[in-house]
Amino acid sequence: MGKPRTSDTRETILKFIQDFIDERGYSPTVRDIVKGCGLSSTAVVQHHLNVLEKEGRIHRDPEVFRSIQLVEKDIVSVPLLGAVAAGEPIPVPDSNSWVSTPEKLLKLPTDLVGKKGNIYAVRVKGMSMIDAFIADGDIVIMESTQTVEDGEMAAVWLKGEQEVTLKRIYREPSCIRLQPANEQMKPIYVDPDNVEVQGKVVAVVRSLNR
Amino acid sequence: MGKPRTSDTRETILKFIQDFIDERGYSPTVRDIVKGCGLSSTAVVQHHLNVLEKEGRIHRDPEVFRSIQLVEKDIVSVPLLGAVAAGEPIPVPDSNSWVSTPEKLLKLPTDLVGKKGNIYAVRVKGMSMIDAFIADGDIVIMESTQTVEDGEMAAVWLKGEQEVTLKRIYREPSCIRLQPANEQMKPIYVDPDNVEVQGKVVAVVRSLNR
DNA sequence: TTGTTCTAGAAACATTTGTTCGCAAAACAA
DNA sequence: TTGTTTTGCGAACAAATGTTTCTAGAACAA
Repeated sequence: MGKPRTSDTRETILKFIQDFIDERGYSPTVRDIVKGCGLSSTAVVQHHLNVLEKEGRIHRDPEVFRSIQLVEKDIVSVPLLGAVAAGEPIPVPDSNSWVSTPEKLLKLPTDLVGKKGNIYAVRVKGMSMIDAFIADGDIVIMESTQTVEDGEMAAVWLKGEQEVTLKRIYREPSCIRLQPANEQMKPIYVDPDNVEVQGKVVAVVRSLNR
Repeated sequence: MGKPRTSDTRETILKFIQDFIDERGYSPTVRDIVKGCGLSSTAVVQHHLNVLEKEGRIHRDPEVFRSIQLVEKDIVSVPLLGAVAAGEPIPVPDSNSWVSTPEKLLKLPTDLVGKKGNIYAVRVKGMSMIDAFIADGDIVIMESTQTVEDGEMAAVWLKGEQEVTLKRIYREPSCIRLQPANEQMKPIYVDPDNVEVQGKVVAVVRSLNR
């Protein structure tokens, strides 16, 4: 017996688990996997599950039936840290000036906010972000980072003006160009020393429910 | 033995199930519930689970361990039906002119889109919705309905102009007032016969990821 | 070649867990 | 009161299921 090393039974198993959970809402048993993947021994599945767990791709509670959990979840909990008005600096999660207890946890799909860890959300107060199509009450999902690539939408703190705006960032030879999301508005050119990136805008969410 | 009828063990059980799933990611067993709710017989839990299922508050697969599912989920799958350009009529799910196969299923929290069933999403193409703070590429979540209350944001089809806009609707004595989301813009007054409500805007989502 | 590692199968074992049955106490309706 | 319904306990059964052990073929490196 024994099958060639090149068989990717392990990937098949992982895929089966994903589909099973997606369809039935709970995890498969070892024997479900045996059947579903055309295998004939629970020990094989047991082995692959151990490897998958060691690789950090699934999680199981020992001796608990149907306890397989996918580590790569498609839903992420994002802490809503509060509201920001006008041009206030947008809070950063580990900033000492900020209360670390989230107002609420938003559950958002990863295809919307990505799979990064340092994600948080703030509610925008006022109309200061109009030129980025962000209205009063909108929720902005941010990724806390200082490194932003050209063209990405970022929250930048303008030291001179003492305020924050959301703009697309482009590095020019001698200065930084801040491009409003509304293309009909003209870009702003600022000195690199005058800007401080507070984070990257990952998504914007607006709920019309009351 | 026997406990008073006024005891709300059933609610306690349901709450325990919710918390258990929230914490561990999979459902409790009957005996988990026995311990967690301070009971001493599995038959009691069995009975309450049967009632809860009959009431449509949970779902179980018979003889499957840990298969309890909450019917009131906090995540809803919303079909993304496609893109709408400029002033095109926004598609309605059961419209025969529309392909019923969703481009994708968006999983969104109920606190964002509500718990209604007739919810769908469209991707906005172009800048025709600028005055509602909706940019190119944004996803608009709609509730299919013809009845809109005053002040709600709706997608209205203007027969005369042959186009769709998103506006807040107010019924005036002799006409309908369409108020742009951007308060700096003036309202439009139209004849009631000229408008056809296509749906209600429930939420707007913008992802900056590529 | 030889030894190691990975993969796979078969069987057996010990728990976990859904289900059921009988009995009892409390609440409720008539 | 009397009868019915709801709630609860205890025990026992049968099935589902995680775990372990032994065996063995195939790939790979030395």
